[in-house]
Amino acid sequence: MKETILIADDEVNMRILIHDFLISNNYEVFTASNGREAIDVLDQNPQVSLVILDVMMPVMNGWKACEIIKEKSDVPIIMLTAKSDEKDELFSFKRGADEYIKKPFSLVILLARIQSILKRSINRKRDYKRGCLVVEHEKHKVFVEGKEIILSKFEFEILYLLMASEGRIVSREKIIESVFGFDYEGTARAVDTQITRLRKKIGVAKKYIKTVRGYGYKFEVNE
Amino acid sequence: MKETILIADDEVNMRILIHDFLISNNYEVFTASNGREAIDVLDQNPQVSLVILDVMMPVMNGWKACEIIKEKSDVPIIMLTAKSDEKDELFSFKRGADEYIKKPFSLVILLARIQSILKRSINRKRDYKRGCLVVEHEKHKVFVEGKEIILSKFEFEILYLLMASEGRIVSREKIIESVFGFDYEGTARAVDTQITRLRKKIGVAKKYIKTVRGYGYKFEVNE
DNA sequence: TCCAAATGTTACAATAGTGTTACAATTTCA
DNA sequence: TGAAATTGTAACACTATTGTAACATTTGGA
Repeated sequence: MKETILIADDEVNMRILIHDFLISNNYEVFTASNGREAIDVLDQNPQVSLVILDVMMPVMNGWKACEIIKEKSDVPIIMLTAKSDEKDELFSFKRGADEYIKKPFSLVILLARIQSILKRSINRKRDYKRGCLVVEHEKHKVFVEGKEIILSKFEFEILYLLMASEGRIVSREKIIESVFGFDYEGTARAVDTQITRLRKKIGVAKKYIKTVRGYGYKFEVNE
Repeated sequence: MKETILIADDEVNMRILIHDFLISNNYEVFTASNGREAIDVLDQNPQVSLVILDVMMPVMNGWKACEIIKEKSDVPIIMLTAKSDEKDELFSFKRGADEYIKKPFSLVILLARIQSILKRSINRKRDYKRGCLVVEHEKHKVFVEGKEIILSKFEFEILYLLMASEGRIVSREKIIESVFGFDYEGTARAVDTQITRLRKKIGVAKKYIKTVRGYGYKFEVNE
C-alpha cells in the first residue's frame, strides 16, 4: 500500500517538481496551492500520511494551516521556507511542524526527511541493503562487504537516489535536479565524474551501478 | 492533447451518462458494451489511457476483461460494481485493477479518481507483452522468451513505437519523426538499417515485425 | 589563515552506436 | 518473364557517448 503525501505550495513549478519526484519514488500525491485548499484536501482524504507546507502562500499561509491541521490531527508536517530566519523556524516548531526545510533544498534531502518521518510514524524501512552494499541514511554511513566506506555528500546522495529508484533509469538531468538542486547551472558531465568517484570508492559494489547509454544510470542487483 | 478513456458497461444509460459527462470534461471517449468489445476497442486504439470496466457484463465480465487487458499492457483500470461485497474488491485488486468504485457513485467522485489516476500515470509509459516478447518501458528492458536482450536507444524506441501501434502500419517518416526527431536530416533508409539490427537482436520475435512494402513497418502477432 | 577534501571542467581515450553506400534479394506490375 | 521499385543487409567511416585522469577552484574546518 502506497503512502499518500499532500503538497501545498503556491508556485506551480515547485508543486510539479516535488509531485513528480514523489510519484517516481512510489508515493501517492495530492497537491494544493494554498493553506485553505490543503485543509480541504486533507478533510476529503484522511489517508494522507504526511503534509508538506510552503510557508509563504496566499489566502492562508503555511503557519496558519499548520496550526489548524495540528488541532485536528497529528499528521506529520514538513514546512518549507525561503527564509533562513531562525525565528521562523522556532515559530514553525511551536505551531507543531515536525520538520523544517530551507529553500533551496535538494529533493533527495526532502525524500530522506519524508522517509524518516514516515518511518517514525509507521515503522517504515529507510536503510537499504542490496547485495554486499548497505546504506544507512540516518547515520549517513555506507558499508561494502561490511567495511565502512566514506563518501562525500554528492556521492552519498547519488547512491541513495539510485538505490531509491532501484531497477529504473535515472537520467543525468534527474540526478542534477534531485541531488545538485534545481538551480544547478553546471554541465551534466559533473554527474559522470561523481559516478566515477562513487564507483571507485564502493569497489566491488560498483557492479550494481549500471550505465544505460543514451539515458543515464540505473541501480540494479542481478542475483 | 486530450486523454482518451474507454468505458465498458452493458447498461446503455450508464454508458451514455458517463460518456457525456466525460466528453463535457474534455476527454475523448470510447464505449463498449461488454468485456470482449472493450478488449477489441483497446487493441484498435492504443492511445487509450484509462479503462473503466463494469463488473457485471454479458459475454465477458469485467474481471475477466481486466485480467486479459493487464496481461498485455498496464493501462490503468477502474472497476465499477453494484456489489458492496468486500471479497469482490479484493478480487479486483488481485486481478490488477487500479481503482474500485461502488455503484451508485457520483460522477464527481469518478472524475476525481480519473484525474488522480491520470495524473499518476502521465508521462508514464506502458509495458507491453506480446507473444514471446516483453518490453518494460520504465525499466528499459526487453525480453524474448524470458531472456533479456540489450537494445540501443533507437532500436528500443522503434520497437516500442511499433508495439504501441500494434496492427497499424507505421511509415518510415513517422518513425523518423517519433524516434530520430523532427529535425533529422538523414535519409529514410536509416530506418531500414535500424529495423535490420533490431530484428537480428530479437531473434525469434522478429516474426512480429512485418514489412509493408511501399508503406513502412507493422507490429503484428498472429496466433 | 592555511590545509585538505570536495567539486566542476576540460581533454583525451575507449567504446558503442549510427548513417550511408553498395549490392543482393525480393516484390510488383506491365 | 523481365525491368523497375523496394527492401535486406554487410561493411565501412563517422559520431556520440561515456570513463577517467588531471587540473583549477571552491569549501569547510582546524
